[in-house]
Amino acid sequence: MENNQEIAFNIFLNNFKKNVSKIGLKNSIQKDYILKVLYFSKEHLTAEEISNKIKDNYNVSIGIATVYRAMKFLHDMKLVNMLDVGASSIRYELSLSEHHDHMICNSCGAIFEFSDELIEEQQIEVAKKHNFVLKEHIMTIYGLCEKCQ
Amino acid sequence: MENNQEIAFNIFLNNFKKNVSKIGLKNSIQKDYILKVLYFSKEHLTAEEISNKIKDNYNVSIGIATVYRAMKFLHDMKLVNMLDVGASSIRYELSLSEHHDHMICNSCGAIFEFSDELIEEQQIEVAKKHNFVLKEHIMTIYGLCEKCQ
DNA sequence: TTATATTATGATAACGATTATCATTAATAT
DNA sequence: ATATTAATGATAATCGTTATCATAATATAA
Repeated sequence: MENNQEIAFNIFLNNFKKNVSKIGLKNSIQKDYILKVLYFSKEHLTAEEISNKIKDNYNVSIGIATVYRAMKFLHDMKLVNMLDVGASSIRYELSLSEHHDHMICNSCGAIFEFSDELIEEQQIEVAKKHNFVLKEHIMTIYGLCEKCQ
Repeated sequence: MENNQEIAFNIFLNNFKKNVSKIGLKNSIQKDYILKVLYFSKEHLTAEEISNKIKDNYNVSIGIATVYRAMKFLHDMKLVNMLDVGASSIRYELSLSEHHDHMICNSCGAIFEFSDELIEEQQIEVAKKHNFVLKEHIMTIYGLCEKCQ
């Protein structure tokens, strides 16, 4: 009894595995679980949180080193964004949706996503003006969210 | 035989020391050297680099913990910006000038500053739209500088 | 100036996130 | 099935940063 999200995930996962094979690497159930947790999580997770969620939800233990390795691999494949939230550890998110930036609440740590066309365009202008070849950018707004004000 | 920059620095330093006293804390020659190095450096320095520069330029040894403590203190006083350049360690800069953002070259690591009125304004709009009280923001563009293309 | 109180410093241990190592296991190709 | 090679897991190592604590320096009051 699969719902739409699960069907969509399976298509995504199969496609990913095909790509892994295509470049001559091996698939693993560990990466499957990691992707599954990332796919169905609305939050931005740390490596530790990913590992814990897999344990809690599927009762499968995955070494923390494997999580870090997978995240690096997925980042290289442009499938995850690494988000430095200023706190100690880095948070990861699947980058399936189009580019967006973040607002982080200094009080409760909540992370909000936004995207603004004007800012995107203006960044391209700035890079152009300085003869800089733009690869990517990070824009993070810090402040107080509605609840914490 | 002081030049203009040195005079300006001394005014700045005296003002800083007055403020330190005003809040009931004690000044130290260590902080003086740290501010001096930051003031006269055009680059964004790591804690280690600050310590090394003080040793090289003034033949004074300052414990690395003292540098970290001073940087935290100066950051709290809004006198330095902490710049996370994605590499291992954090870089610091005096925030005497008005706000600016950064472009970092993925190849040589060079850091360029820019400021763009439109982006600044648009950020305020974004925060407003999401009922977010804006405290500060970080915007970093990654790519290739002119030399490295 | 001297004594007193309190903060700042320096050496170094501790910490925490991440990475490296390496023996073992699992996945693919033949 | 077997051989080959990559992936995993346990854990040691790394590295930037912070905590600890005894000592030194600074500010204050007598």
